[in-house]
Amino acid sequence: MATLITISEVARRSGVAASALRFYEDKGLIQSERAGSGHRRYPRAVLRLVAFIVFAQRIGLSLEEIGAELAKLPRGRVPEGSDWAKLSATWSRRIDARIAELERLRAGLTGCIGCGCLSMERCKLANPGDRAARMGAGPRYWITGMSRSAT
Amino acid sequence: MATLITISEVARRSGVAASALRFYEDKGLIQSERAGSGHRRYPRAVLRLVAFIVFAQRIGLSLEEIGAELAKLPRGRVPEGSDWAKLSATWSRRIDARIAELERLRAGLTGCIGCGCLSMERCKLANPGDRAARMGAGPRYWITGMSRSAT
DNA sequence: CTACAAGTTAAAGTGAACTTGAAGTCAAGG
DNA sequence: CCTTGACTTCAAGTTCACTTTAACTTGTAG
Repeated sequence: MATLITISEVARRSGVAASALRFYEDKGLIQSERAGSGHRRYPRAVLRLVAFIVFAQRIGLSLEEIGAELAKLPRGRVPEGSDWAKLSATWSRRIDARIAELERLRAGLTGCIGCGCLSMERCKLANPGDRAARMGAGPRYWITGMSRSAT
Repeated sequence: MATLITISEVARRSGVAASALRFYEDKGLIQSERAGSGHRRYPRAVLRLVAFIVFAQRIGLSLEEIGAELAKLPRGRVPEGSDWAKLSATWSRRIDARIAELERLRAGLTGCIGCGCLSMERCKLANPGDRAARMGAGPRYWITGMSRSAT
């Protein structure tokens, strides 16, 4: 098996569409070398990189944020375990915060809505102050006001 | 205080922009009567309705799904506690599922990524089979394949 | 009467994350 | 030589949840 793999191979093994991989490359999230034909050739390590991107998306990071994280990886060297570990250090808090919110919402589900008291004045569950801070046009950044997010 | 309130009043009290309220009305999520001038007049109960919409969005439902939920409310009658309770019955499971996933991701953060083993083959954490089921164009429906979602 | 605020509609724009389509290149097989 | 398949680029399209803009009408205050 070759050290360099094609885009369709990466797509097949990662489950991410080739068009998405090109898109990520445009965004600077991944890089490729080129074969003589101009076709992309990826080093094996790109699979881990793509896995990381998918993982980070599930947690709720936007591609822009992911790009910022990836920029912290060592240049020129294939990243190793400790490099990845550094990147993910702050994420735990983020996950915790989201879990806490969901638990708050679930409590409100049986309490606030269940009893029928749901109203703007009395129930702040769904309205944790972030609606005040709008950010111009576009979608509401999933209301967290911080970044995109996942179910 | 009047029984019918203006759109700006609803916007002020709910924290939802007037343009968003009109948008919700276009989508059939809320309704309004009209003053002689053609201006919208909302019954007070709309505030609870809007609170419900915001709440449901935080949980991760799309407006379309929310519309489907609201369609289950009794027609012609102002919904009461038990009506709301019925709507929110299935949501708890959804919240639980999302919390479970986040906990799985957090575990992977210290385990899979932390140790550097992260790869497509060995680590299925970020790739729970839903990437297989694409749904044509547009954004990836936040990968759950089910619906939009929140951080 | 004139101003002005507050509302109306319809259409177009926004941002994220991609996908799709058009048009072209390149290597291998028959 | 011709076709096929895999790839390329670039531009435009798609979805969602809105916002913004433009042009217009109405009600109230001075």
